[in-house]
Amino acid sequence: MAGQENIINRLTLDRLMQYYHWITENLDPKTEATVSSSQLAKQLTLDDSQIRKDLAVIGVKGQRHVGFDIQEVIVSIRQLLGLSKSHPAVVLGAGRLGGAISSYNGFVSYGLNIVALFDNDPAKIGLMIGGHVVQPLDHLESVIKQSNVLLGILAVPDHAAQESADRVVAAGIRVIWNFSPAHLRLPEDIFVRHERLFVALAQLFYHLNRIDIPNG
Amino acid sequence: MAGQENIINRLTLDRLMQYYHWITENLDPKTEATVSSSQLAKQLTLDDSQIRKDLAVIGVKGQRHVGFDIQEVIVSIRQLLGLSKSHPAVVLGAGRLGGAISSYNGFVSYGLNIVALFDNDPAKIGLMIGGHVVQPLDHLESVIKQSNVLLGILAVPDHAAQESADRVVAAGIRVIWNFSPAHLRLPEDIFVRHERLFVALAQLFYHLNRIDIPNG
DNA sequence: TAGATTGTTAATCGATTAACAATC
DNA sequence: TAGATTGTTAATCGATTAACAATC
Repeated sequence: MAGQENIINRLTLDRLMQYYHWITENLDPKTEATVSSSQLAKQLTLDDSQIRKDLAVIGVKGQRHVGFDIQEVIVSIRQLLGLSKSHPAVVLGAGRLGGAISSYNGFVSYGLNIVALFDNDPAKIGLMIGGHVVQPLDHLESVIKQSNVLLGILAVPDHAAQESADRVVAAGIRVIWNFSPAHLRLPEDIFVRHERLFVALAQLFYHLNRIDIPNG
Repeated sequence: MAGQENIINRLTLDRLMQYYHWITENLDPKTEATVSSSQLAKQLTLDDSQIRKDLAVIGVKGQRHVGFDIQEVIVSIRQLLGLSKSHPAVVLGAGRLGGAISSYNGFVSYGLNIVALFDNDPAKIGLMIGGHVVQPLDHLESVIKQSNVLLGILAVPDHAAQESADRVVAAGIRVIWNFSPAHLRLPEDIFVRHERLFVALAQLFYHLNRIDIPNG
C-alpha cells in the first residue's frame, strides 16, 4: 500500500510541460489568479477533460466555478519535475546540433545545466561553443564523476551512437537524450528518450506529395 | 469507391521511416535478399505483427517462410514518401538550431533540399552557414514563389513563431516543421508538425528525480 | 440564484499485441 | 516433410472524449 508508486507516462509529462510553458509565457500571476481547463484546452487545442485529468494526476485541485490557481499549477509542475533544480548534463558531439543544444537558453531556463561538451575531433577541441569549451572524450569519465552527472545528451553521428552510449553508461550516466538516428541497445535500467528528428521527414514528405497532386 | 483514400497515420509513417533507415544502414542487398518481420522487430524493439501490418498498409507483400524482399520494401517506402525526389524547403532562423538543420546531411540524403536560410538579424545576413548564405526576410516571398517551395522550417524564437508562420503561409507554404515551442494557430489545410524539443525535459527530469532518491 | 466549472465515471476510439490458419 | 513465416482476425490494452452530478 505504501510503496505504490504511479509512474506518470510520457504523454502526460509532455502535456504538463506544455501547460507550464504556456502559463508562464502567457499569463501574468499579478493580473490573473486562475485558469480554467477549457481556457487552456482552447489555447493548446486539447480536450478540457484531458487537462483536468492531467492536473488530477499530480494532485492539483481546481475550484468549481473558478478554475485552477495559476500559482498552484506552476509550483506543482515545477516541483514534480524539479524545474528549479539544476540538472547537470554532458553533451557528446560538438557539431552544429550539439552546439545548438549546448547553447539554447530555452533549456537552461528549465534547469538544464550543460557542464561539458565533448568531441573527438582534434580540430574542434578547445573551441568555445555557447559558453562551453569543447573537451576531448578522454575527459568524459572524470567530468561525469566529478559533477555527478546522470544525464547524457548524444548528438553524435549514427555510427558513433552505440559506442558513445555504452561509454557514458559505463561512466555512470542513467538517463540519455538521444538525438542520433540510431536505435540504442542499453541495460533495462537506463532511461532513453529518442528524438529521432529524421523520422519527421516521413510525415512531412507524405503530406507534401499529397498536395503536389491536388487533382483527386 | 474510387476516391477512397487511406491517410496513413503519423505513427505508421514514423515507423516506416525507421524501417527504411535501419534496412539501408544495416543490410546489404548484395548479400541478403530478404528480411523477416521478427528480425526487424528484434532490432527495433517492436512487435513483429506491427511490422507486418505497417508493410501491408503500403501494399508490400512478404513471402511465407522467407520474409520480405529488401529491395521491394526499400523501393515501396521510397516511392510512398518520395525519398528520391528533391523537396525544396526554406528555413527561418539562422541561429544555431536553424544552422544545424540547414547543414545536416542526414536530412539531405532523404531528399530535403534547403533552398534558403533567412534571418532578420543584420549581423547574420550574408554569413555562410552549411553552404547557405543567410538572407534577409525581405527575400522570403520571392524565393518561395520562385522555387515553388511548399515546406517551411521554423527555427525562430518563441515570440516570433506565430508571425513567421503566418508569413510563410501567406507566401504559399503548405507544410510546416515547427521547432519553436510555440503552439501555432493556422488554417486547417496547413499541415504542421511540432517538434517541441523542450517538452522532452519533462520526462528526462522526472526520471532523473526518481533516480536521485533510490531509497524507496 | 443561475451559470460555470470541476471531478470523475462511463463510453468511445484507436493502437498494439496475441493467436493461428495458410502455406512455402 | 517439418519448421518458419506471413497475413489477418480477434483480443487486449490504453488513451481520449463525452457526459453529468456536484457545487461554488
